Amino acid sequence: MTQPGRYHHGDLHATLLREAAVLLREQGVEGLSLRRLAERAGVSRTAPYHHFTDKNALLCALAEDGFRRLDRLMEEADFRADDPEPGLRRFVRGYLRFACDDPEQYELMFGRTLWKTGRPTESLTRVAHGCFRRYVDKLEADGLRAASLPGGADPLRVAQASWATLHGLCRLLLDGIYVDRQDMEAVSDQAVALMLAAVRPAERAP
Amino acid sequence: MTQPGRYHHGDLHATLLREAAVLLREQGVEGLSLRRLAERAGVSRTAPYHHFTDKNALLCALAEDGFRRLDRLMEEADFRADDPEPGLRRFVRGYLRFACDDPEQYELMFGRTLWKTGRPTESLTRVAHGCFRRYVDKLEADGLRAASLPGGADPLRVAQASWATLHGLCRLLLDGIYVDRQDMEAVSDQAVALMLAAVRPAERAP
DNA sequence: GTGCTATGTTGACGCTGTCAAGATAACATC
DNA sequence: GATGTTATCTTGACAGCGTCAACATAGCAC
Repeated sequence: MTQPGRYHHGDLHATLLREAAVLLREQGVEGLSLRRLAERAGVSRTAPYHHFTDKNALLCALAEDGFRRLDRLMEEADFRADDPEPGLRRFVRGYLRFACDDPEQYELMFGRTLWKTGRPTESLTRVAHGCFRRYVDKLEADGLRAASLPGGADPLRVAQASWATLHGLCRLLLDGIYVDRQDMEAVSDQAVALMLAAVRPAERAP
Repeated sequence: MTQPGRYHHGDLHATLLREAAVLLREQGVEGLSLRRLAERAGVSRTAPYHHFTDKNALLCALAEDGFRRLDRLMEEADFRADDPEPGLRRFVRGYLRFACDDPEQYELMFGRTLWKTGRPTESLTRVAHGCFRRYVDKLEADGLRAASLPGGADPLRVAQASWATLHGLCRLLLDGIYVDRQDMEAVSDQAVALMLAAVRPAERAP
């Protein structure tokens, strides 16, 4: 595809995304400069601007890919009504693995770079929200309908609080604050217990 | 202190910290450049380097201030053994208020800028860890000793999981993902319920 | 062949953090 | 009071960044 003598690259769009993902994984957002990226793709500094309006747009595309993968993980999740524990445990571990496998991508997906400092693409926003919606629906449909919490259990609230737990865990872990990588499994189980305790209090009589 | 005609500033160190805090609050880390900061302090570009070895060092100092304030919040927390709920609720709201009052400072304290990309000062690390330790101790001493969780309740684990919940909530909120500012109170209560459910299952017979 | 459009190029601008070298003020010591 | 030391502040410079403007080339439709 990338013949050396050619003036046109051939498939720069895809190449940029691919190399950007590598650069992101290896060096983080800070190490991902358009100039270096262009160099790696064997192309001049400003060539990428013909395929992405902006650095912001390129990053959004990268994050979008991530959300699509996460969405697939959601799809596979299965919180059965009769016993949500194994499914939940599997989901939590899967989520943590997803975050730990490519921390920089996870950071990009949820970090301020896009959502606060940058301007998230409409497309990115759609995919991200769809991903979260799927989680809420899963919780609602698969068995938490009957869950009773002190304040009354809106599934949306349960989803927000439980996702926040997961997300917070990931952030603390990935940023290297407080939580050791070694503690991960234990903390993960603890998180599952925390969620379960909130979800099915009836089974937990002393 | 800052007489206009003087060659020496007089109290540049303090001025830098003060103005940096303002700049951080108003524009975020991205808007906090040493050059602009120097300009605001009425001093040349490189003057700050005589008071902070690095931009990293200055940011660490700012974050350290934040942790000291947060530590005071910890100190005031009170999870009584007989009824932890009101104390916990107050603490959670206080924590969320702390984060929402100066989001950029919170972001700096816990974000990757210092802990991942940058090199956290020894002093910063000490203060931050001390802050977390105080939280663990509070939980342990004030009444969660008797807490029984499915997997056995190591207070450290409870602290990690519950802090993660809080932290995740803040991140999702501050980065503007999923959680609306309006939902905050409801989500906050939900989080408290989640923690309480994990902490005192005995009281929650159906 | 002619013209249009997509794609690639170089040059330039302003911004950033930071190093090197030199100027000035403040202060301790004689 | 003169002298030397140190803290502080200055200008100049460098490499890196994102991005705009102007120009060059390739590919394609007519």
